[in-house]
Amino acid sequence: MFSKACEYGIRASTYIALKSLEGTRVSLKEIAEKIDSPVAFTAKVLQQLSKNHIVDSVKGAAGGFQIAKANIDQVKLSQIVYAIDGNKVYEGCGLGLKKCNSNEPCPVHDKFVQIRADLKNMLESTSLYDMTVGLEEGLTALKR
Amino acid sequence: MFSKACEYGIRASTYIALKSLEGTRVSLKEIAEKIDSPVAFTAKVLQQLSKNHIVDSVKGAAGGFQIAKANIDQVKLSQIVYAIDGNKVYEGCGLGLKKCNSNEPCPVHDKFVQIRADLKNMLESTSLYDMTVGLEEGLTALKR
DNA sequence: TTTAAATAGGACAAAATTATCCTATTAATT
DNA sequence: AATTAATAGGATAATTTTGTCCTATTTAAA
Ligand code: FES
Ligand code: FES
Repeated sequence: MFSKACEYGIRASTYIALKSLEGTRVSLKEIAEKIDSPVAFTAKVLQQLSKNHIVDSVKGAAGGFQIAKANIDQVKLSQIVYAIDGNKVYEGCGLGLKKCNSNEPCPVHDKFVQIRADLKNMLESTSLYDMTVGLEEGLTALKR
Repeated sequence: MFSKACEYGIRASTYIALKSLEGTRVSLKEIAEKIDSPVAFTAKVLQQLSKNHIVDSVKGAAGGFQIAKANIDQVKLSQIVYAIDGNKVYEGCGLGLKKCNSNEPCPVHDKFVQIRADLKNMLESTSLYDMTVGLEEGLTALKR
């Protein structure tokens, strides 16, 4: 569904959001531990997210990653997916034709478009705040 | 969503079904042309599908691929996807946790499970016969 | 019986994705 | 000012996926 990079990106952003709500900045090392991802690879993903202004990075000692509290419920999963995987999730054809196109649809087009729309809708309506709900209480998890 | 191999597999099977309905067997070369896929790679995919008894292969001159007419509306897309991509589509976690598990769900679990169920349902309820409807009339296409 | 046309399958190559390592830069603390 | 802890980013490596090539095998037809 999503690339590994994107999966790490969502999990990392969610963890950063969780800690930002508590008012603390987190280091790459801590993030990678808490979401069980390869440190250096996660760094690349976070660079990407930082460039896209989805997370803020602070260099130097006592630096790390954070998200402004006011933004946590504004940032949607769709933005993260788009920043990392691009629009293929939204515009790609389920059978791999050059581009999904209802003028010359593939045989699964009608059904596929619906599922994709549901997915898109889910991503666009889920904020990082939504993602954090339940994490503290252990109702949901970012690694396992 | 699906691997390239799987996309080729679905398109190839659909074309084979179309021709089998007309009572003719088709060669790998023709299939690759009609679905616009790399010949040798498509051969591997068809070997896989043949081993899984999703298509029948006939060796030798005048050989090729076919599907028994009685099976065309029995073979579902879900079988093709499973034969090539395995069960990751059905059992994988949207955020890449080891395994999707409602006992210790990731933050998108509930929403993701629904979408995945819709996809699964679509794949299980779409037969190769369904796929062929509209192809002859040019209402749908396997390449573009 | 030979030839030709087809799939099967092993070996290999290319490309994309995932992952690691090292150095540069930045900034707080000592 | 020096040290230390952090991200940035370039180079490279490993792995997976995708794609190619060649030979073996099979079968119909000449
Ligand atoms: S053309 Fe294939 S999904 Fe739209
Ligand atoms: S645990 Fe992530 S989708 Fe089920």
